[in-house]
Amino acid sequence: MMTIKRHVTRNDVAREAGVSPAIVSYVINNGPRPVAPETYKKVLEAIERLGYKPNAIARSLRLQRSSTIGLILPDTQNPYFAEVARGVEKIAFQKGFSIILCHSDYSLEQEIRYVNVLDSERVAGVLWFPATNDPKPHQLLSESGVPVVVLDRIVRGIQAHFVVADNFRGGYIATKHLIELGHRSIGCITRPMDLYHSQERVRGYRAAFADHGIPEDLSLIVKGGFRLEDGRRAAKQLFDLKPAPTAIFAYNDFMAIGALRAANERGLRVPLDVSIIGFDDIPQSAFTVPALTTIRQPKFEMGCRGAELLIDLIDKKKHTRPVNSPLDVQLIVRESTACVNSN
Amino acid sequence: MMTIKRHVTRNDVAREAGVSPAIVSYVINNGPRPVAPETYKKVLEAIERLGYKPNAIARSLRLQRSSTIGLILPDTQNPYFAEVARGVEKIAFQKGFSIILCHSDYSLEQEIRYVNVLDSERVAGVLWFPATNDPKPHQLLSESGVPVVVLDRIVRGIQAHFVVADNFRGGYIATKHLIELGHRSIGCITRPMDLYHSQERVRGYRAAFADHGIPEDLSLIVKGGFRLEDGRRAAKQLFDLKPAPTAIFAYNDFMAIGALRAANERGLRVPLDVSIIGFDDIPQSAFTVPALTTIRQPKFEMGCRGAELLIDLIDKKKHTRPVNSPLDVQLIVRESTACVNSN
DNA sequence: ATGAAAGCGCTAACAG
DNA sequence: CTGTTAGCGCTTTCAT
Repeated sequence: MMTIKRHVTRNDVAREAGVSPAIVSYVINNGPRPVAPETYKKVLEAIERLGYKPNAIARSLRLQRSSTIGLILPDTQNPYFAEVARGVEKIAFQKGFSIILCHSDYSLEQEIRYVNVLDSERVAGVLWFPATNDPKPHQLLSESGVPVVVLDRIVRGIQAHFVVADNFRGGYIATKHLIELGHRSIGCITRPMDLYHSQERVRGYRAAFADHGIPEDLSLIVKGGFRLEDGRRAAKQLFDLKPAPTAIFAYNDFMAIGALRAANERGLRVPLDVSIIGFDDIPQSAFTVPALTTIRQPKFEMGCRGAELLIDLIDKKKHTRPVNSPLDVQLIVRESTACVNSN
Repeated sequence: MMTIKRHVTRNDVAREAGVSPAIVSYVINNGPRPVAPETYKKVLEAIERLGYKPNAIARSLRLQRSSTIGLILPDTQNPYFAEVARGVEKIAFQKGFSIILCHSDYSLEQEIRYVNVLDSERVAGVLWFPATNDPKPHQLLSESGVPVVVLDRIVRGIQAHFVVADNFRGGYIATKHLIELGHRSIGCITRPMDLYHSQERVRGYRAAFADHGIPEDLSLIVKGGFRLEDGRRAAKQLFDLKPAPTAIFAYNDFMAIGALRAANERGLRVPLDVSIIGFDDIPQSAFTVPALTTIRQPKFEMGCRGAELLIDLIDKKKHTRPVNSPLDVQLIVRESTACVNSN
């Protein structure tokens, strides 16, 4: 038989230490007023003795602001998002914030439901990995005065803080790598060009040719989807060309694996007859598919940078009067640490 | 220039609707006291008009209990944990709970740090995926009266609620599958036997032989680590036997991939010369490594069951007086939906 | 069926 | 340097 203890409160500590409750707060928060060293010690001892843990909920209510950050993403099971989440959590923990995990499941409706939950929970801020191109979730949060940072996607039509990888640089590095291997005819398998990421990666691909003084052949750029099968189909199409390219730069590793299969079906050896390179959406791809070379995307770093930026915004908000503040617009594109990661 | 609105409060709604604040609560919570239909309608309209969202923090403070659940796991980047997390989040959202994501990073110290955070946040309960065999995190939470459900691991020396997959059944199914393919000599690559999971899987392996009237050969059981290299080494050892086994049951797919490499190095074709099967720790393994057959582990389902159980405990606690309650001990081992998942 | 009011644990302004 | 106290927004008991 054990009695479940009531939580120890600040008043308990004050009584135990023989001081007023306010002093206990000053000790815990290291301010805003000074405390005599002796008193300080007494309080610390009382806290220790009673095992006091400040009630974060009461604190949040009083401060009108919790120390919790919402993280909305389509699906943690996708290793891509998982890696971003890891970076977010790391920084958040360091700075004393907790993460509320919200799966939008690639659905705008679910995003909106979670936005309402987060609003009710009075989160200090939100990191948003958009599931669609609809800016609604951002609007709703902004209207409630919740700072938002958008991760890895450019949603058009809103003024917001974005943290995205340097896709241009990635495409450039990939192509440069292939050129330096001696390739001159390099196919490019991309997504539909309406996406910001596609545009940037292809722009990098083309810039590499320009910088190396190699003439471009636009027929080598094939627009596909984004799944393995799409890559396979696109690669087949490239291998049908005469002469066929000796290297392929694919939008991501799913399509790169598809291209690899297409190459195998032709009896081509990778990377002896043809070199294939793609961006890593699956971190393990380079590991389980040895013939593949990948461009590492700075997912973890993006998560970190996003969290840092968001916490900056939160702190800034704390110190400014929350009136008549125009939307603080800023487009942040961080340098990608993209690098060739071959094994 | 837009003015950031103060959050609408219950009192605002009461004033707008011309009723007392209590009524607003009764409407929101559907109780505990009845409200006249007319009044009810007036309140709903006022809520709608003002866009009122109840403040979950104030609610939590008053109720001495938040609607938040802590999820402690080693690392979301591991697809195994990610899938469990997905199940947890699904159920939690359904039942109106938010998830606070805590990475222990395989470290007891970090687990304990997060336990303290969760305790401060006055979470309603915790789902714990232990990083080590140390029961300390569970003890700390129990002492604070926080319900805990332990996921996928049996931590010895504590009375707790466990939700684990049916590893015995998985080992049995895997071996039965190989036997039914015509194999009689089946190697078993396992982890050190101190782990509950290893023991159970090997027990299933042996039971399959017994049930099919096939004599066992204990020299076919090789204890290894759990990484790819360990599997490769163990498989080499098995292939050195005369006669060598024609099939291998590996503890997980990392080791199965290792075994596959060892087979390739011997010039054996998989699955023509030798069949290899393992538990899926990486969901994509069967996808990226076509020759592999895997046993699907019910990770998602475990997450769901764990969350359901935890929420039951939370509800039960709510309705009982929190005094003199002995630890409510229960060992729950759910049937695995393990099934052969070959492609 | 409704209103009034206490109080959850904390921060910080006010008063010594 | 320290004590006292007013709320933060809500639930619920006590009145009516």
